[in-house]
Amino acid sequence: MTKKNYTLKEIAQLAEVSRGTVDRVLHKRGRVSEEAQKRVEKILKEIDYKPNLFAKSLKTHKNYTICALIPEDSEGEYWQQCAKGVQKAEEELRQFGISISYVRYVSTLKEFKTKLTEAIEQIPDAFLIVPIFHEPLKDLYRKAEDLKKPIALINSEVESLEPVTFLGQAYKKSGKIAAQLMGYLTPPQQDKQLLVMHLGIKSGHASHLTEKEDGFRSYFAAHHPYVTIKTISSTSIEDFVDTDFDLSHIAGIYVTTSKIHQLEGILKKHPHIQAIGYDLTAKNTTCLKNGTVKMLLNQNPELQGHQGITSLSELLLYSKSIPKRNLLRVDIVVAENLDEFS
Amino acid sequence: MTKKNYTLKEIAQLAEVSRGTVDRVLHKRGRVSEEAQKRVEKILKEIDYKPNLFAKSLKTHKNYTICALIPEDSEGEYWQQCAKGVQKAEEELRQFGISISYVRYVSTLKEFKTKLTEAIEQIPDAFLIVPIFHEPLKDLYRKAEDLKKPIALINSEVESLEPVTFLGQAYKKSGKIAAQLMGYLTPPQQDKQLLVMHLGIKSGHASHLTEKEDGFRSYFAAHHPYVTIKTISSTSIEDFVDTDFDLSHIAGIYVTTSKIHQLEGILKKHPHIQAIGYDLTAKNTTCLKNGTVKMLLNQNPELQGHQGITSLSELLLYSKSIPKRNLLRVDIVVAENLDEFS
DNA sequence: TTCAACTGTGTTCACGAGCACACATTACAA
DNA sequence: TTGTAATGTGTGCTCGTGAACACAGTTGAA
Repeated sequence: MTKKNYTLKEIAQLAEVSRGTVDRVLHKRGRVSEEAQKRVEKILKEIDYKPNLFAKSLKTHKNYTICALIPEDSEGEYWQQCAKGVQKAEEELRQFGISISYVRYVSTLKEFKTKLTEAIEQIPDAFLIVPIFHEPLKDLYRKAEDLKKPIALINSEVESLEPVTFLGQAYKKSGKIAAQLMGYLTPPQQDKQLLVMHLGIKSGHASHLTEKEDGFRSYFAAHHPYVTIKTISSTSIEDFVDTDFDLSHIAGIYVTTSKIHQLEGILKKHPHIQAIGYDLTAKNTTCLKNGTVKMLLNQNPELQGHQGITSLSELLLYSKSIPKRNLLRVDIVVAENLDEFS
Repeated sequence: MTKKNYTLKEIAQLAEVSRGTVDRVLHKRGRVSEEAQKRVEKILKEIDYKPNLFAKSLKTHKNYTICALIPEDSEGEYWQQCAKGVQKAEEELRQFGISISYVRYVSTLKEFKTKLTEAIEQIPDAFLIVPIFHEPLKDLYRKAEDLKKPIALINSEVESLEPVTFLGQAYKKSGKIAAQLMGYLTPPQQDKQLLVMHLGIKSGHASHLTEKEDGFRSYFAAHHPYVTIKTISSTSIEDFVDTDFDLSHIAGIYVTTSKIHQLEGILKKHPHIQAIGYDLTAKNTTCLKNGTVKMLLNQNPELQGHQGITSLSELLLYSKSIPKRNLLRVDIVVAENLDEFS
């Protein structure tokens, strides 16, 4: 039951060699006679040797730097929350020699490229990246792979590039969850009409949004096929307001981005519309509190940042293998449990 | 920005004393002149000294044992989930010299007493206890306080006894959350009737259940005062079924315990009734999947167990202060996001 | 006055792993 | 045969901490 933790010294005694020899066998540094090699390996097989991490870290006390490339954002907003999680992880891991180099960028392609280059030039021991743009990353990949620096990606996967770990959500399922909740919120009726809105998307990299839509639609197709679902994409809510879209028959709106707060005015005019959106930003939580938005799905950016750093740290410190994809839970948030998420 | 991690030697140099003196100040072992004391304390205030945990653990190499006293339960059930969280924490903390001694008990007063005595006789370094019965605990308290062993309580607080930390929920809020969800699930109508049920309670220690009820009622009183709410307490569902209680006007049932699965038959007969209950037990999740129960509130027993152990460990390892009450989040679970909680 | 006890201070050792280095042994070319 | 690599092997030092120890200086009681 209680496994003993053997030390190098004990193994050396058992194999009747010196500490140095055992060490050489373990680290495959050669200079060991066949006979000694065999004896040590035999002992090593019998016992499950695990080096004492305390002693190891104490000795090799390396200071690892992880470069975190995260979009600039204002206090309380999505990426700021993510950065907060990174900071929290940094505090916890500081004593283990982990430090973070923060590189924030405003969301333009040019800036992203500049900052990415900047990040690479720092030659950190690992990267944590929120890839709003995908093209420039391929360059990093080539360089990082040459240097064997691990990369963690947050929020969106980049096609054809394999990060060490990906932190994000199961987006299709996220859509299904939203759909079930929407089903509960809206009264059952034959001609129910719903709206899926991709609000405020900038670039073409929005596959995770369409995945959410797929999930949303597939739920209703399976459970309530009579429901009509329309989709609207628009960078700005103004484009939408200008059209004479008739909202009187719409029972609910599902916004796949964090911009549901832009609908506040519309929802006030049409209180019968049930609205579900994403993310606990300041503006969104206001809507949740005043009842214009019924539910928000929290994608846990803080946890994403936190886990990204801890995963990379475990890799650096203990060479611990980490999961390829770390799909985090989506929290269902209503007004009454909002304060549990602060 | 990047704070340095100072060592005893460096502090000694700054304060112009020897390492030993700094050590004596830090550990309050006396034998330090006032002057030296002041100098060292001044430096310590300026920098935020955190001892190198690796070196510390390497040297002291203490093996702490935490005794976990948790009710016996079958696989996948509530207390089993709690034990799972404890186990997970144990794995993470094994390298730091933390080990757990599991003491499981079947829920009878006699057994609880026996096992509690057994636990105390082991003289562990800390206790993690699920107190189904409150009386016998007072004995432990006296003994544990004599030995200065910290105690963490899970799930229910014991009146007049102060544990080092309490892990649980804000029960009144929990009731409010359930109420808001019930409000969303049941169609708005003037004569809406709801039911609060305390199913399967055994002893008189059910204050957390009435707290939930209070929260539930206060929400409706504030937001929908026209709603009628009735309360039913019964140890077994049979008592309830036998009465000719008319369910046709009941719009929703809120079960404050984890026994909502007992209503499955009734809910099948009255599909119009919206049901909300607690905890992701095997039987409950079945009901969630087949739609008889619409929502479950997950009280996160796994996280309770996990955080209980990590809190105690931090106390033992770093003498870190831990919050008196650690109120964990309640997760809202529907069928579609159920598998995110396994 | 003398010696024990006490005080304040610095030094040393041990923990386990990693690595450099010193030493011993063998091999092989000059 | 001698010199010089190459190959094994063991020892010693280091990391930062905690605790024991050594030691000088001071106090106080006999």
